[in-house]
Amino acid sequence: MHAEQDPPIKSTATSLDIVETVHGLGGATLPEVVEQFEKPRSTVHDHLKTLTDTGYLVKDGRTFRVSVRFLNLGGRARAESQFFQVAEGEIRQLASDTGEHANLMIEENGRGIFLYKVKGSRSVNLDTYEGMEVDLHTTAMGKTILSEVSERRRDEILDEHGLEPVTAKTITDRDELETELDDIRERGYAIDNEERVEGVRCVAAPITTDNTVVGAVSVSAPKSRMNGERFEETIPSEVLSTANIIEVNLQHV
Amino acid sequence: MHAEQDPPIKSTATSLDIVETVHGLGGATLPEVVEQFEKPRSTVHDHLKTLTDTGYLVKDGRTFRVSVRFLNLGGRARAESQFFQVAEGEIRQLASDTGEHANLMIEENGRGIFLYKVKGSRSVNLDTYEGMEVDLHTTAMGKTILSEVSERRRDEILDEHGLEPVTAKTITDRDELETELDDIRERGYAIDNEERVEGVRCVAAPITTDNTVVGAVSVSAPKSRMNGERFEETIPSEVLSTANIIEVNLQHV
DNA sequence: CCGCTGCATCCGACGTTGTCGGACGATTAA
DNA sequence: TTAATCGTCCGACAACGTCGGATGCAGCGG
Repeated sequence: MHAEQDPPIKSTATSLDIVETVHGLGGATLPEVVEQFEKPRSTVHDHLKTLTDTGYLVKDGRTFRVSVRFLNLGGRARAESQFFQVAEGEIRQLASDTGEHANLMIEENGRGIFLYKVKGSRSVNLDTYEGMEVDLHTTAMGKTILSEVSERRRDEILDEHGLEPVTAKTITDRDELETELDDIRERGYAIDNEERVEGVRCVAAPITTDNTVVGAVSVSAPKSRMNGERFEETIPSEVLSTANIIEVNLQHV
Repeated sequence: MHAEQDPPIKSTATSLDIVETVHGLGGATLPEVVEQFEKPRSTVHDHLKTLTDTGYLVKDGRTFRVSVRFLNLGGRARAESQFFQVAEGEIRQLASDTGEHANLMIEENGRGIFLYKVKGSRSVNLDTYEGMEVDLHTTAMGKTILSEVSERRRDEILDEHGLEPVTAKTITDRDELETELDDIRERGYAIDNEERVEGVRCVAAPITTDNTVVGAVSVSAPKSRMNGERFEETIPSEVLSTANIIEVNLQHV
């Protein structure tokens, strides 16, 4: 089964691991990184020095931080993706029409990536940032993606990543998720009722071409503004409309 | 002089070099990468395989591309930077007020990084992307940064990166640049008259705290909309106002 | 003022592992 | 089909990443 042979160049892999560790800790000192690794100080030190020498980490006093240098790589990767180019304007329009956060997600390696996020005029600060990765079952966008992939693929993803809760309302039961996904397929859109962040609700719709899901759109807002008809009618129809426009535009690329 | 000792872990450095090569070529096949390196196929292959195994490159048929995975690292680095947090809203406001592209730049290692870019309602597509690096002398924002750093630092930067032209109007003469910088200091803002992209003009202002420049703001637009009073009065005053607001907000962090 | 502690950096020896030429199979083009 | 190009794998050698320990530095408490 799981071949899982490690990559040919291990030092590169550990360097990248260290970057992710620093990233995960939101900045870390050498001993803090050492603690997460089973490697000796001197080894970790060599990696950190290499990464700062090459400009991918920056040393802020005693703590290392991930450099915005990575934004150059990731930003261009995004800018070159046709999906982003097509969707960008529509997401901005959606944010402008609703006055709330509008988001774009893609799936990669079984997890969701916030590819684009636009704040609306009334929107509050959320903890999301462009490039952020989340488990698919924790967001409305992720659930629409799960609802559109094959059962086989869905099992793969759920087996690998599980159903870790992030709030009290996160779906953690597989059967419950399946009925939820049935509902989503029927309705055509998904909702997230404080399943990832307390007090925040989302409405999301999948974006598909040739019966394959390529991403999802959503609107996020504090639940005080996401209720009643707006939550059940207005926002869903705007989200669905945006998803549909993007789908149509994707045909003509 | 230039100690220039290479980083302790060379394989990591070459892996990152390969990522940048793929990035620079906007996607490349194995032989294309080999051509840029003096390393044998098999070595490059090992690096590419490691990078795809770890998910930082994606293989699209035969060509390797930089993964949006990097956006996760760079996006969070940006999101955590106080400068970005303070400036973000103001840049968006500036784009909304002018209807044109509004940009935010910081300097790192002597080059300019587009930290944030917001399209305005009327704005055209530009070749810039968030995270993009440019030589400082090629942009209005970069010139304001050059105008605010010490002469010593300016010499360092210019010695290292030179004055490479990117359009016919790029400033390539050091004396000419110095007089331009004098003008900028006097006026308080800089203009870019098709010095980086044909047909595009920019107006930029520096952002300083404690007499140290920390970045710059600008508005970019096609020259057909950037002329007369708008180019000489309206836009500059809006850009200066935005820079000033950001400066004030930076005091209270 | 002086030892003490924790840290970053450096060093040198060992042995892992990255390197590289070459070979094999797959793929493409003619 | 042939020929050329490409992707992948393999194995031997030597380079270099690893790791324990030593050095030097900064901050703290006695």
